Amino acid sequence: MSTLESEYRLDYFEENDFSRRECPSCGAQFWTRDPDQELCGEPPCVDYSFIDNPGFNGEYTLEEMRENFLSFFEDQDHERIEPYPVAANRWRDDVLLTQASIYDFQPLVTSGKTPPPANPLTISQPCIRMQDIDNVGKTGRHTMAFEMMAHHAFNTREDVGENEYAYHGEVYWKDQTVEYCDEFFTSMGADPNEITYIEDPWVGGGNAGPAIEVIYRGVELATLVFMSMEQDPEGEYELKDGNRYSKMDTYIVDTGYGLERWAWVSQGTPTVYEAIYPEMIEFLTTNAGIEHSSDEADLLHAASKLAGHMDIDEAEDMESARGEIAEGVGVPVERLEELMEPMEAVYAIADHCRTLAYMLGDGIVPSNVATGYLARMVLRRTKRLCDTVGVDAPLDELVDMQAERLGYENRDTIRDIIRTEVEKYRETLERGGRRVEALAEEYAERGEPIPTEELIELYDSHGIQPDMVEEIATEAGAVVKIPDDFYSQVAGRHDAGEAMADTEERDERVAGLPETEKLYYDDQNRMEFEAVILDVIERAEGYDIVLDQTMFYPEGGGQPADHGTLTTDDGSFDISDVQEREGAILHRVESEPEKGAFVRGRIDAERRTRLMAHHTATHIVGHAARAVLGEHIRQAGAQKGTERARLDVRHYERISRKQVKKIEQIANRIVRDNVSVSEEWPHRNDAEAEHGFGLYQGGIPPGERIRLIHVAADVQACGGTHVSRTGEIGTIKIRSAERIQDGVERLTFSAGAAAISATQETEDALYEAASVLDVSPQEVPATAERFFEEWKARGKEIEALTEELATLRAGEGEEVDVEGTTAVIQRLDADSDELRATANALVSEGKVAVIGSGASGAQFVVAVPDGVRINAGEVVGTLASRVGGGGGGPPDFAQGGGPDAEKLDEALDSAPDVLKQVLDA
RNA sequence: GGGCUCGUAGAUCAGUGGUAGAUCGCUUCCUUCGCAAGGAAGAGGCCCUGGGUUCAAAUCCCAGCGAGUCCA
Repeated sequence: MSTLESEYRLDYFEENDFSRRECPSCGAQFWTRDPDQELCGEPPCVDYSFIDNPGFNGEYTLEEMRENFLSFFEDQDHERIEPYPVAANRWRDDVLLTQASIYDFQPLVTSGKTPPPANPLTISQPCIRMQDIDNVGKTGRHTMAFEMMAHHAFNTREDVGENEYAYHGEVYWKDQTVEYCDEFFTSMGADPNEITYIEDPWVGGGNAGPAIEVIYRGVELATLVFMSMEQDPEGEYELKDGNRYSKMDTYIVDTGYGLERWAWVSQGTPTVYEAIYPEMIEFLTTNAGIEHSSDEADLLHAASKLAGHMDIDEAEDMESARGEIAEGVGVPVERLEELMEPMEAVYAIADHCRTLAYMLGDGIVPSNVATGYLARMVLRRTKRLCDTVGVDAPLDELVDMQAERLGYENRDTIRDIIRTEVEKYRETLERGGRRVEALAEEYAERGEPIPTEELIELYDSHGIQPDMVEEIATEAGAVVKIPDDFYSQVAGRHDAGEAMADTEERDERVAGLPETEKLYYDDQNRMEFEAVILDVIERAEGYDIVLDQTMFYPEGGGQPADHGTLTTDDGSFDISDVQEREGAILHRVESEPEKGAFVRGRIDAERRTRLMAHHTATHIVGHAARAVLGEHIRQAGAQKGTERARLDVRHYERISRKQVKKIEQIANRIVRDNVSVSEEWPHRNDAEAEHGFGLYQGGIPPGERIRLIHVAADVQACGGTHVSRTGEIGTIKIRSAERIQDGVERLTFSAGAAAISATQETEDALYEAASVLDVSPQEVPATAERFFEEWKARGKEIEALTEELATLRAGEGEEVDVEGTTAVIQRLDADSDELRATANALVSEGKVAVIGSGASGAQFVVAVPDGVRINAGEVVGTLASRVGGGGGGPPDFAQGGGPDAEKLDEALDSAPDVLKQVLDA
């Protein structure tokens, strides 16, 4: 029994003749108007009853249903909010993708730190749930991409102070929420008697609250969550996750109406896919050449309907249910599978294309990290599905169909990204295919199965699915056995990621201090100020000074701390570092100043000016990169310095030299235009509404008002210090573009004086090269190439001459007879190539060669013609040991040497004896 | 962010410390009316870069650069 039982005793239920029941089948508590209803109304207790029996007053497409919902709530005084990106990591760092409308308002709005964009509000939020990926297409109702229609209201308890949170008072709560739900159903022509409200407490992410599932004709069409509790070991409520919770000061109406399901119920089609993407499914089936006779179509329809009736929650359940379904429609299970599998693939392709359109449309760039990786996975899966089922339309076209429907403006970029990715995938498959073929042949020859270790290596390091290995290997006649726990074995290869140690140390001393007043925003060009020392904190190395106000900029947003001095009557203190802790700004010095003293601060102006120039330049370069590479360009990290700055951006291919130049030109045009750099502190909701989430290139600042920096057409939320006009930057020089990760390019550049030194450094290198070659700088490339070619040609000539010389020299050595074979013992101070050549020349004359060189240390080469029973390796070993080294090699050709060159002649003198010994052995 | 794999001829790849290879492609010649093909000969390599270990490094170790891939 729910410990929240009293929470569900709503006046609204009371006044409208609802009664509370317990489902005899599953035990759920629910509310209904229907006096005869016994079961909870949800599968598995009850079947779907809307298939072939639409549940509303008409059929609705996605667009119509969305508009219907939003305008209904607008009529109920809700403000309509534009959807947020599906890449939730653009405003929060705890999740990658938006999985529900409430994600839009976490954590800043739900915690009360920031006001909601409107209150109450209504929204239809695109969402992506990757965890459903295996179910898509198979269960008939799972989609990876969906829209969650919702209305939200943000409340605070009346007894908390008016200014404690960013919103205050109650907008509405449970009764009103349920009433809205009832009314919306009624407005759609639903019979209120058929609606069931099931009690289902919600717990997640440290929050909890009562919640209600709304069931209609067997399907859950909405969830009404009343978020009102937070995890608290002392809390009075113990919930289903076993933790204790207590009431929060804020309480939030969080509803979710599945757009796709509403459209589905309005149409009564056997699967949700047919209701939401009819044109795309039509296109895909035609393109793949899937045709059904009317009998087959009826069969599929009946099977889908049957599957819908069954409680199929996971794709695995589908596998096991298939036999039952086949029996139900009266065909063998193989026949059913043959008919259903292509359709399942078509459904999944349609859904995946929509997912990709959402992802790429929001500027996600495929890569091997974070959301980029997810996008790549979806794309490759989609491509595989297309290949399997025989869809030959290019993937970029398919995704574009969805992107067009969604009204995206960056469709060309999306197509470009997809083409690039598909090509990359094709190359991976080709590479992998060759690899597998080679491996398969090897094992087929040995008659062994391909070991699991190889399969894991192929997947983990080369991205080849084990079933693909099986397919190729079988063709080559090799056996492959894929273990059931394959993927967990792969996981086993990866060490459990170490949890990042929470380095945010609480500083008790700082906690009691007032926030330092930040003067550096007042006038970014002032470098002197006066202040009072509030506190001095002793550290392991030096002291931290806390002032009442400061002009020193603390390290943050990729901008390093200011340096400078603080002067008191007692003396001067050099500031080597500045950090912000909980609003207090700490100035690091070496010796201890007096607390309470009056100080004059002076900032190292040269350093600060350079940092400001680089910071503003970073905004400009980012803006220029966006202009050249596309709107998807987003900052993945940045670091400013006095000599150079770097900006990491997400992009799907290498930035070419041509593009770098273009970016540089545009950036310097902005500098030359000498436009003013302005700041403003708007309300964050207004800023987001006007500029979108592109504002948050460098992270998401908290608070109601945020600081925006405008540079030409570029706007970013930024806490750094900037020059006041772009002309102050002087010039921007891009020094390099490197790929630091797949999908992330790093642009390193210098601004102002540093740009000049950077250019000079490059020029120095060129001039030096020119001077070495004794040509003008312009001639360096051609000359370098000519020299390189000549150098190679000379190498070949030397090689040929060495051969020739070796043949000539071959007769110069001392000849000794070793049991009928002539051995030549010769000292020849040359490099090992020459020794080898000479030895080879002697061997071709049928002679044993023992050549020694004192050119660099002592070196030997011993070569023996075929048929002579002398082991060259042993000879070299013995000789080399006499010069303090070692050696070896095959019996007919060995090399060796040692450091003691002065013992070389001695060793060579002993060579005849060594040869005889070796022969005797 | 972490793990793993790979950088050798124009392309694809062998090469477990001891004389740099194969296949395709390329050039020339032969055969042919011509093409495909076949036969013969040949050209084409800073073995990614830099350090280290060693008598000796394409090979082992470290760093860098470049590429691929899996996971969070």
